[in-house]
Amino acid sequence: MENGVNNSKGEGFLSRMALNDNKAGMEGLDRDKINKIIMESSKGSRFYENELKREQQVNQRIEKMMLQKAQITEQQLKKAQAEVERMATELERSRDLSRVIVHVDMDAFYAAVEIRDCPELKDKPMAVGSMSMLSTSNYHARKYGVRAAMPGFIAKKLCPNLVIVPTNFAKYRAVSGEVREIFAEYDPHFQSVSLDEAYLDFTDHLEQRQSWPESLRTHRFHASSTATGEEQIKLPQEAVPEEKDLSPVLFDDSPSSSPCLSGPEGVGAAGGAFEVFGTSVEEAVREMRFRIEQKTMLTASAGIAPNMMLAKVCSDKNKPNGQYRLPSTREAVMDFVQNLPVRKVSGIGKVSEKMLNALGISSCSHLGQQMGLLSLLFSETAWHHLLQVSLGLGSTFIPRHEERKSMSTERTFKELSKVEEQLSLCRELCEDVAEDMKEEGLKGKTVTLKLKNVSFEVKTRALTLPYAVATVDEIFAVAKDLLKTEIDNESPQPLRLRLMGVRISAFVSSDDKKPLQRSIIGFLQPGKTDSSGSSQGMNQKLDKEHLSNHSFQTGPLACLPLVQKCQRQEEVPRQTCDQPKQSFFQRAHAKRLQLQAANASTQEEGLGEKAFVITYTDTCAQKGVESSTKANKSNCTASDLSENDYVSPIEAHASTSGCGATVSESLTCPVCFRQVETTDLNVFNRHIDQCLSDASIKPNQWTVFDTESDLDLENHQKECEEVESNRVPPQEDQHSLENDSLQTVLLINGDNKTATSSQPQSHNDKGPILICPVCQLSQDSDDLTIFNHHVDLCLNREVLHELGGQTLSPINPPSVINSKALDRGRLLPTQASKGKTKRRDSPSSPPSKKAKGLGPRNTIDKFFR
DNA sequence: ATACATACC
DNA sequence: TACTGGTATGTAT
Repeated sequence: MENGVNNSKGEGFLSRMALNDNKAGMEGLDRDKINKIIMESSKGSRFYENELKREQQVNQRIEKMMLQKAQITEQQLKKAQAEVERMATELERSRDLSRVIVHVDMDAFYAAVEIRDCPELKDKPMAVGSMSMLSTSNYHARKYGVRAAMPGFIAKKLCPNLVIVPTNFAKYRAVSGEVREIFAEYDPHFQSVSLDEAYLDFTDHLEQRQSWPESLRTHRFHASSTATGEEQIKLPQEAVPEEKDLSPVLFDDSPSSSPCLSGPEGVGAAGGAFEVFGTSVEEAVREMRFRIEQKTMLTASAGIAPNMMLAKVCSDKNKPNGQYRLPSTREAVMDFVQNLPVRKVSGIGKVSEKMLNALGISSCSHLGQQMGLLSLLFSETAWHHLLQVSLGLGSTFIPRHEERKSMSTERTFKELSKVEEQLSLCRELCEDVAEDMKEEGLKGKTVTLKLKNVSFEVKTRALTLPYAVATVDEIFAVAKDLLKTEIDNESPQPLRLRLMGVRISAFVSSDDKKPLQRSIIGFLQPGKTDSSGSSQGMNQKLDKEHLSNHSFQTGPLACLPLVQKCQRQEEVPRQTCDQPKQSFFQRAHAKRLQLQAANASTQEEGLGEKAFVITYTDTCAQKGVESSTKANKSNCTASDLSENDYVSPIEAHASTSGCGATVSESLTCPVCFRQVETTDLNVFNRHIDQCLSDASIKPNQWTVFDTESDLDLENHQKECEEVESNRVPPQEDQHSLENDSLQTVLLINGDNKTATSSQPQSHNDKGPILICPVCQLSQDSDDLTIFNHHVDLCLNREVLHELGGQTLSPINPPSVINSKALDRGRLLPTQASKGKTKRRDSPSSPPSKKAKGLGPRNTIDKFFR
């Protein structure tokens, strides 16, 4: 044990950099010499420095662990041991040796493909990749220590004659497809791990195979030709039943031990044109490998074992072009596992190995001996895994490949420090991701930006939206903000990047949207049929000129999103079993509640709170805002195309839903869905109130109204006014306030003084922080009109997204905030709102609580109670 | 929910 | 000159 400790410290930085001779084909080479070259090539580089740093981190982790270990008492250990024993017994009882799992792994796959297609390479050391990075190498090259994940320039130093062939993934995919066709014949449910690797469950095949006639177990040499190769036709003269000869990858000095090949069954028939395979597992697997080779001229190795974990280890055992079967007995398994180095186990990598080594654990037998200790030092998941490994246990069924959970793209480049270039690169990445998303018809809520600076330090910044996105503009809107935040945080220094990546995750389940979308669309076509009100119409881009000629007063406009939220509340739980999603209003309400609480304590100081204001403006006001927004965002560069494609969701909404209701002098009640023949919002509000009190029968359905209804309107109003007067809105804002009959102030939140003083390091010279409560992004300017405009659009966009309006060009949410800023600003974190919005028992507020004719804004206010 | 680390190919 | 890119998952906050 003490050795382990010293070891981990003594070797120190070496372990991250040094040659990893874990892989096949690396036996008996001059490790020291190779390591020396690797070190010399690396030393002093930024990469190396970063590796040192990370090595130190690991060492600290280990030290911490050792300290913990030192504190463990005899008694604790005993107890832990007992616990482990219990669990081991439990696991032992469920041990299943009845399955036959096969792990197949193509030998040096990419390299083999390239050699096959360019036979001159056959006898040369070669690798696939670039000077910067190699994907794989052939076995010649491995003799020099050249291996996957090694940069080409270092490989060149190890082996100056190394030929580096660029990757050609399309080709590898094609070949992989051919191989998979064969896999499928042995297990239609096989699971591929990568292009060159798969797990198969042979159990069923074997059962059937027992009764197969020879004819079904007979396979011709070159039975089918390959589509990819140039010179496919191999003559039977070469077709000695030693697959070795066909393989472009194998070399005399490679192990090439294929025990089965020497078996009596592998006899070529007359002329060597075909071969008959037996009915045993080995024969079946050998047959499969044979067929792979005949079809692709590439060899594969395989492991046969009672579970996945063991099969994987076994496939490495006789690589290349070999196979190994671990008998399905407990004894064989336990024996096998005893001598197995922990590092060989999938899931135990460099770091875990090092930590285990520090505890004196290098083989799985040690694992078994130390499980008590490990259960105290490692997380539950970790030690459970280790315990299973130590018992030779693993999954005995091959899980279906689950749906993907994320999609990303990233790129490494020479130092990139200019903001414009960073932004345009960011957009490019978003374009790529969006394209892929489209291909798979996915939408996701979380966008993550990944940055690596020239010192190799990696950063990720993520933001989760309340709705799922998929298009370039949507993704870029978020990614750009995340990026800008980082740029701002670093300024005046530039970000010196070497890599940027964009990832999208938190996909919505596909059955989550369609039925919902129908029902909303249904609602959007109230009473009278709108000629353009089809679902298709919703997706159309709308002509702004046309729209601006409509005089929608904001009543119905403002109401729509709300109604739709209601609808959504009602629909979503029915469609999916997801936990109920929070509407914007629920979140807003939760924030409000918290602020009120906060207010109660800070009111005396006369500090208003930082404000969130959502103002519903009419079209004219929006137009004004739009131009000023553009002016304000001049720093968004030409790459920010969303600006140009912009279509106001509200406008789109109105025209497609027939919600220019003022024209027809009726409004749609979001509660009863009936047309109310009035344009007087007070009348309309009274109607809604009535409906709401009636609706108390089904409180669930009206959560939104419930939660909003107990907002203190007066207080609310006051805050709004404070904000308005404090903020000094620009001209056009004033203008719109005066002229527009309807403005909605929805949420007041926070105080900019507080904000600026409590977090001077960010945004301080930019005035107040306005955070869109829908998309959670902050805004570039403190112009309330702009902000309101943004929220307006966001709000409606959220709804439109649910309508499947992918073709709508989205708005470009203004910049910049991250969760830290939120926290520091003591805004309510999203999580906190969850609990609070659960109360849905108090139906609606009595009409008396209504706003009392405080002017236009008030009227709409009421809408959002 | 975020950030970061580890792992695999 | 030069140390990847894509995905999943675990751990910590």
